Amino acid sequence: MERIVDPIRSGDLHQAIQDRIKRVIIDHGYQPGDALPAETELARILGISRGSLREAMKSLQTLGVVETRHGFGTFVGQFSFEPMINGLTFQILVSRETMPRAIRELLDLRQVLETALMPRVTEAATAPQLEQLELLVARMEASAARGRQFVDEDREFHEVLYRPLGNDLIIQLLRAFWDIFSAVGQESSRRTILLGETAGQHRDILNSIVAHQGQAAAAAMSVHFAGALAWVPLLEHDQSETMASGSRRR
Amino acid sequence: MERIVDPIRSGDLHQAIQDRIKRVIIDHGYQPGDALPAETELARILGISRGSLREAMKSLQTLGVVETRHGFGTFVGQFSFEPMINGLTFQILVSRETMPRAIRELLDLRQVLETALMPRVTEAATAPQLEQLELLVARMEASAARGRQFVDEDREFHEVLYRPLGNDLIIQLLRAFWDIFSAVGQESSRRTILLGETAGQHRDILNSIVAHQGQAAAAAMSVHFAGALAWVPLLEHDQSETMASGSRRR
DNA sequence: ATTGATTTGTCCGTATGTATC
DNA sequence: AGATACATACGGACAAATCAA
Repeated sequence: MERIVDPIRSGDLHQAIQDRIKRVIIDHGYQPGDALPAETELARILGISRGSLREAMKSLQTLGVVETRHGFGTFVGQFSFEPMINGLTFQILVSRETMPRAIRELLDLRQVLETALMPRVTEAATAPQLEQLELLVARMEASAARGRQFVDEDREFHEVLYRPLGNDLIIQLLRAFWDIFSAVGQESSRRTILLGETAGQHRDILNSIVAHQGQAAAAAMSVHFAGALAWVPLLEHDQSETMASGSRRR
Repeated sequence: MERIVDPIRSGDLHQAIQDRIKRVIIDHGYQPGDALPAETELARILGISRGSLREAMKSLQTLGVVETRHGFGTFVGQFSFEPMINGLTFQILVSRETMPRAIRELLDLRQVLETALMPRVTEAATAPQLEQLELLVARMEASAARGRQFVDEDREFHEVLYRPLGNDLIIQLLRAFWDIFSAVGQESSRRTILLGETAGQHRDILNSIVAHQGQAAAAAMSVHFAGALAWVPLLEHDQSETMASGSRRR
């Protein structure tokens, strides 16, 4: 028999319910992936209606604290930047006024971070990783020769780069930034990108890593982002319609 | 007379509702502070019940997309990292198994980013900023001499550093990381911190900036984080109880 | 493969507290 | 102070999805 918690009577019930749910998770020692009590029982335990409980659950769900599966149950969530991606993407899209500025800041941050990581990447590089990067760059060059985009290869290149660093947080964060950039830039004019030049920049980065020259790799990465940053001002006079939804579940 | 949107019949209604609300905000050009239609009318427009609408609203409210004022109305809100900080902090705290790893990766990321920013900081430094930093370091040294913590000064030091860069995203992100680190470390043993050494590291950073030596400032910042990273392993054998709620509204 | 039990998803109706005018 | 509009919360009911026997 579960203990029934004192009813909540103060003002901010919604936040209080969220805290109590979190308290239940911690006190019971639930780990990510573990199932929570059913909604009806949890509502009974907390002494609130099921509707109020569900509203609090939806908030926790958007934060990634819990995950719900229709007809199955509610579970403790895994760490993820996904809620941040959706929120940040929307923030950028809401005000077209400040959108170019936000994109510029985003690219600026990526430039600082990825450039700074290149010496480490050069040190930690592995043989299979370099083969994979070589394949991706070759595909980029082939696409560029045919005048086609290579967004997926670009994304994968930057992700494969940082895998051997042993820092999942960095990988997740950079992936989140990429998703934001992708979602915002999706509806914008992409034809202004110089395909051959972009492919060549990735080639330069890879060559420097293979040659085990961290400083040169950092310089090449910096050049790569400088090119992207130069493209941003073209956004300012763009009237394209944009998606209301952020990036979807993967 | 508002147009009634086609009812949603597919699977993930919850996410679809959020997207439609966001779509309404973007399409109507609502800006932060503007009032949204009342719940009953919005539910009618979207062709859903008030209960489902409220659940979606609570999610958007959590992300800061909308703000509700009891008895008055619902308004477009200012986006903030804060709710996500609470969510991410909770998720780090919840799994004690992987917590030290998450903290280590977080500090590692901060070390890379903040070290890489130091040359820029040195370039962009302003006179009033340096005065502020000088005051903060002096307060740190005074506290250290008396054996007291200086968490607030530490936080403010790192925040003031990056203000002249003109990149709000970097400031918001670093503040979010600091909050997570602070919330996690709050319940842990803090007595192992070497106060005088930490204060001295901040002094070294400031001196290098004043001397306009970006490389030296970067080195000093790197040393600062190396000290913090060395402290992480002590977390692994810590059995302290943790709070269910993250940091509160400021 | 069908049935049955469990759980989340959605809806309706109603009552209450709250802020604005 | 009264009236009105609004968000908040509750309870019950049915639908849809999932899993296990």
